[in-house]
Amino acid sequence: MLTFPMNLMTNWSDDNENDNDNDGDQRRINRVIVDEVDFFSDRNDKSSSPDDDVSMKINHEIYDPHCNLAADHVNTGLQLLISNTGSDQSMVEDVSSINAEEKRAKTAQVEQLQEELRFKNEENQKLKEMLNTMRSSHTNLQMRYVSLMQQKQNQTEHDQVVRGKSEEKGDSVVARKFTSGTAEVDDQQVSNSCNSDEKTQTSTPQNKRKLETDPDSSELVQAWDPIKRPILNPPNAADQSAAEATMRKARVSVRARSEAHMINDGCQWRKYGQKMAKGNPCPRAYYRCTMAMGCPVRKQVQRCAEDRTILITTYEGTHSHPLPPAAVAMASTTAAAATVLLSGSMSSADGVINPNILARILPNCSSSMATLSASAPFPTVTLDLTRDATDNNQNSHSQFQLGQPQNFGSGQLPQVIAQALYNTSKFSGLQLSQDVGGSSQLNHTQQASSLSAAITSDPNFTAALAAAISSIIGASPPNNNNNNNPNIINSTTYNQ
DNA sequence: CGAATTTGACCGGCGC
DNA sequence: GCGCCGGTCAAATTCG
Repeated sequence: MLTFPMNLMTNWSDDNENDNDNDGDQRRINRVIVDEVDFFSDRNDKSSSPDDDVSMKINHEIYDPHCNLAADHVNTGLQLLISNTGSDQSMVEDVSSINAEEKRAKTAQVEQLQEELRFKNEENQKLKEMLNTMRSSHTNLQMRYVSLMQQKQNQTEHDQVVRGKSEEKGDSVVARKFTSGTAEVDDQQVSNSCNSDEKTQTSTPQNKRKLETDPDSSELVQAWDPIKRPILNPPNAADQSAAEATMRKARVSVRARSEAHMINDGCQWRKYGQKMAKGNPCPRAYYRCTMAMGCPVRKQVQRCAEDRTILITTYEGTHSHPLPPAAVAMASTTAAAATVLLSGSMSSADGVINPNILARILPNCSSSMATLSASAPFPTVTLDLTRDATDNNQNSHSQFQLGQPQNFGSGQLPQVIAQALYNTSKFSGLQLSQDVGGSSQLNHTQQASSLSAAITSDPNFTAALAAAISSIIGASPPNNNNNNNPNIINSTTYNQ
């Protein structure tokens, strides 16, 4: 049966050729040839004799009207023969006009699809912008929520401590002395590591005074009031203001090797001052955010005295405006740091960081990248991205670590840092009480590698990675020792 | 020419 | 109270 249509086609083709010749005799001959085709012959011998009865019989059976398939094929062939003799030209015109119509229809369809595609692209673009805006808003709201929850908790703890203190006054002196001592240790280390920023001071009175005079602080209070005041204890407005001032003054300090005069963090900055800081031959530059009028965020940039390849960038405040995707991570960082620091510094009446804070936030951290200090003039998180990832015991502060910190390009650095803190904040706020565990070391490595690659290729991608890294931290086994793998985000316990 | 940067002056906090 | 220091302001200067 396989040869049947092929043979038919062959003959149909022959018919066409003969139609063009308009040769009736030839047609007759071809008809004979059709009749002569022996579809069941193994030889496929077209030259078989017309006198071959067996062959004719078989062909008749095939052309039997009851055999629809064969009959249809034959009829088609005949139609073609007839059409070619008569209105050939009109048929061609009809076909061409149909083709033209089809072409027009298809062209119109393509244009319509293209238009639709353009529209979808525009819509997609708008949605992207909306998403960015929403993401930024979401982050800010998240930070506020975390802050509120922690302040509420801290207030409870604070009340308990105050109640306890009123019973034993002598201990408060010891506690103050202890706090001061801790501060001196912090300051010494910070100072020795190039910076004279953090002097031995207690932050609370200064911040309170600062709040009275600092327009930025009042601005911040205004910005946060609608959410905070009604929920939190209104009678304690002074404490609330102090907390907000602390939030305003909480800082994130980043130490990183960079040849650039400033790291690119996605924001726009305007330099408003430069000073020679004591103990450092390198001047300190002061910048303020110019992305929106009245944005309270400031940053200081200074080179390390001991190693001038190290750039120290200190961020302060929370942005009061929507941020571009590239800047969201860093902005979240300062807010997160403020939240963490507020939580730590307000955890006791003396402003000592709660020893368990970072242990709770980063249960599997074990190294030396970040220093958290509430004893400085302003509570500060110092992220040191210049140390070796396996250097675990350099100081006694609470720390967490980002693997392979060295050699980040100036453009990549802030995103990495920001992401770390951003996720830290997410974890601290939203997953604080969650049990951790279940994620494998392999997943850590793979996702960290993905993070590196993505950051390297597209700084804006960090925002999208936030959730992924957050899940990494959140799912890490508590006692996972990742020190041997520099790509792993580690965490440490707090040493007092 | 407007925007950004520089730089000296000024202010407030803190220690002595 | 004085001096030191960090931080900010604002006029002068530079840059694009």
